[in-house]
Amino acid sequence: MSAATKEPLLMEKIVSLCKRRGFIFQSSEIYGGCGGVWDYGPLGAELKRNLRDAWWRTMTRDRDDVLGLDASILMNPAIWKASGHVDTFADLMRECTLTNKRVRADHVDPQSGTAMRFSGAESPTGWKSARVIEALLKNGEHIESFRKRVRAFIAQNAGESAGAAELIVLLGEEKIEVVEDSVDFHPETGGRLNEARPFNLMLRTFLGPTATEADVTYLRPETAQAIFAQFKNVLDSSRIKVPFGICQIGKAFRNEVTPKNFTFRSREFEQMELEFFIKPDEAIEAVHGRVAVYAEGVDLSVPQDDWGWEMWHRYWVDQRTKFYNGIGLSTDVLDYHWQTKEELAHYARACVDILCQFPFGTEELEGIAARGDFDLSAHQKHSGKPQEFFDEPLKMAVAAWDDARRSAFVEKKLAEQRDKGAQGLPEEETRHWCERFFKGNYVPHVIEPSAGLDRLALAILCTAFCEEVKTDDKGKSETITVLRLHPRVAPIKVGIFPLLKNKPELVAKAREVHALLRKSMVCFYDETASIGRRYARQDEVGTPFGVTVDFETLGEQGPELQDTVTVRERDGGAQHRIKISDLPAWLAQRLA
RNA sequence: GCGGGUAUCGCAUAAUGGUAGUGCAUGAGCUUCCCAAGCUUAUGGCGAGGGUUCGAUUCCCUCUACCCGCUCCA
Repeated sequence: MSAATKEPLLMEKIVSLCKRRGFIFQSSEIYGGCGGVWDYGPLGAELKRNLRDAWWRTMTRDRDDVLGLDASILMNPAIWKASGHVDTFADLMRECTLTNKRVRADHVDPQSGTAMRFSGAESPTGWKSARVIEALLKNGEHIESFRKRVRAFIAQNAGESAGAAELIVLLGEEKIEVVEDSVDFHPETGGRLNEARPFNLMLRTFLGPTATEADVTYLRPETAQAIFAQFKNVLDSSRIKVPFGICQIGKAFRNEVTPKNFTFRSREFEQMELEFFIKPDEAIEAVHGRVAVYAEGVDLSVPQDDWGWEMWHRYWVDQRTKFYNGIGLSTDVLDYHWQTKEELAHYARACVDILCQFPFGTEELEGIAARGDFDLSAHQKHSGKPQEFFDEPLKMAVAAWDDARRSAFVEKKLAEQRDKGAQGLPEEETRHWCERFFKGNYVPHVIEPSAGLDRLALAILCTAFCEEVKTDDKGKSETITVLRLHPRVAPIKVGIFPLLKNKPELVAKAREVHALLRKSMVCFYDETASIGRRYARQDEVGTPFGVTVDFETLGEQGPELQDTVTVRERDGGAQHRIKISDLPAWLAQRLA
C-alpha cells in the first residue's frame, strides 16, 4: 500500500464542483444537514446509474454463470444472528477516557494501584486542555514513566496542535484513591473507563406498526446475507450448477462511528456484491485428480474445471481489475492489499483489497474475500434447512472409491480440523460432512467480490478531476476545470449547441439534432452564452463531445457542408466535420 | 466518542456592534460568437436556536453539519 500524498485542498475543490454542478449534495441541507448521508443531484444520479449499469452488465448479463438478485433491505433478524452481526456488536463497551480505546465491559482485568487525577494539560505551542484526566498509577510503576505515558496519550489525542509529547505540561496533579482489583481502568493504557453502554453499528428499526421489542429488525449492514439466504431458491429455480454466482446491487446501512471523507464513508451506501459459489477443493481433487495451483503469470482469463478456491480468487481479482480499467481507473491509480493472516477474519482464507488513490489517501474500493463455506454453513445450521449442492460427477467419482480410500479421506479431514484447534469442526460434524460428501453433497464455498458504488463514483470523480491553467492571446491566464471522465461513465454524452441563439434557423436545426441524438444517449442542449463558454461548461462536467450547428450547416458555404456539424472532443479540443445523418453511429462507436 | 478547526448569495471571498460588498456562476437582452469574449440588466446571502444590547452576521452559550488528527471500519 503506497502512502499517497494527501491533498485536502484538492478535495475541497472536488466537493465544491460536485455541489455547484449537481453531482452530490449534502442530505437535508436546508435543515442543517444529516450526519453521514449524501444525495446525488441530476448529474451524480446519471453517473451512478452508468457505473451501476456497467457493473451489472459485466457481472451478470455478459456472463453465463452469474445470476442477479434484488432482495429487500429489511429481513428476518435471525439472518443477522446467523451471520454474526448481532452478537459482534450487541456487547456492552466501555471507552478509555484517556485514549478513547474501546474494551468489552466484561473483558476488563482487575488492576491495583493509585488513581491519579490531572486538572488539565498545556503545551508551549499554546495548546491547552481543561479536560480532567484520570488514570491508574499501577503498583510498582515509577511516577515519571507514568507521567510520560499520560503525556504521550494526550499528545496522540490532541493531534498536531499540542506539539511534542515530552513538552506537554500536566496540570494540577493529585492522588485520588488507592484501588484494589478495580475494573474501572483500561488494562493497557491505565485510563479511567467511562460508563458501559451498548454498541451496535446496525441501524435498528421496527417492522410493524406496533413498534414493540418483538418487532425489532435491522436495516441490512451488507447486501451479501440476502444472497446467502436466497441461495437455495436461486439454485432450484435457475437450472444452474456450481460453480456459479449470484450478484446484487443495493443499499446497506451502518452506524459508522466516524463518517468521513465526503461520501467515502457514509452511513447509508450502495453496495455491489457477488457471491460466487465454487466446489470445495476436495470435490475438485476427487473428480479431476488434482487442484490447479496458482503461479505468477498463469492464464486467468478462462475458468478451468480443475480450479480450486485459490485460482477462483485470483480470477476474480483479475476480472475486477479489468472492470476498473475499462471505466477509466487505470492501473496506476489502483493498488492492492493482500490481508495478512492476522488481519483476516477467522473464517476467511484470503482477502484482497483493491484500493484507489484519493486526494485523502489510498483507500479501499473493493474487497475480494475467499470465505470458504462459512456463510452458507452458518445459515444451514441456524435455519435448519440444508444449503447443499448435489454434485453428480462427484458422486460418480467417489462411488469408485474403496473403503480404505474413504476412511483415509475421513482421517485426513479429521486431522485437518484438529490442527485448527478451537476453530475446527467437532469430530461428529466432520464425519457427517464426509458422509454427505461421499453421496455427492456439499455446501459450496464462496468467493466474494464486494464493492462500494458510492466509493466508486467518488473515485471516478477524483481521478477525472483536472485543473489546467490557460493563457489567452492577451496574456491573461485563468484556471479551467475539466472532468476527464471515461465516455462510458460520463453523465452527459454530448452537448448540442446552435452557434447563435438569435437566428431561428440555427436553433431549429440544433433542436433537430438534439431530437435525433437523445433517442440513443443522454444529451444536453444549450443555446446561452458564447460558444466557448458552453464548451467549458460541458468540460467541467465531463461531457466527452460537443456538437455545434453553424451557418455552414444551413448551407451558407454551399451544398458541400450543408447538414454537417462540428463535433468537438473534450480531451484535446480536436474538431471534426460530420454529417448529421452519420452522427449517431459516429458517437455511439466512441462511447462504447 | 475525544481533541482542534470551519460555517457570510449556487461557488469563492471582503468588511462591520448601526441598511452586508466584490468576483465567478445563474436568469433576461444585444452581438455571424468555434474554446470561460464584450456590453446592459436582474435574481440571490450572514448554518439553527437562545442570551447580552436601544440595536448582533459581528460578543457569549447551546445545537447541527463539514474538515483535520485520534478512534472505529463485520
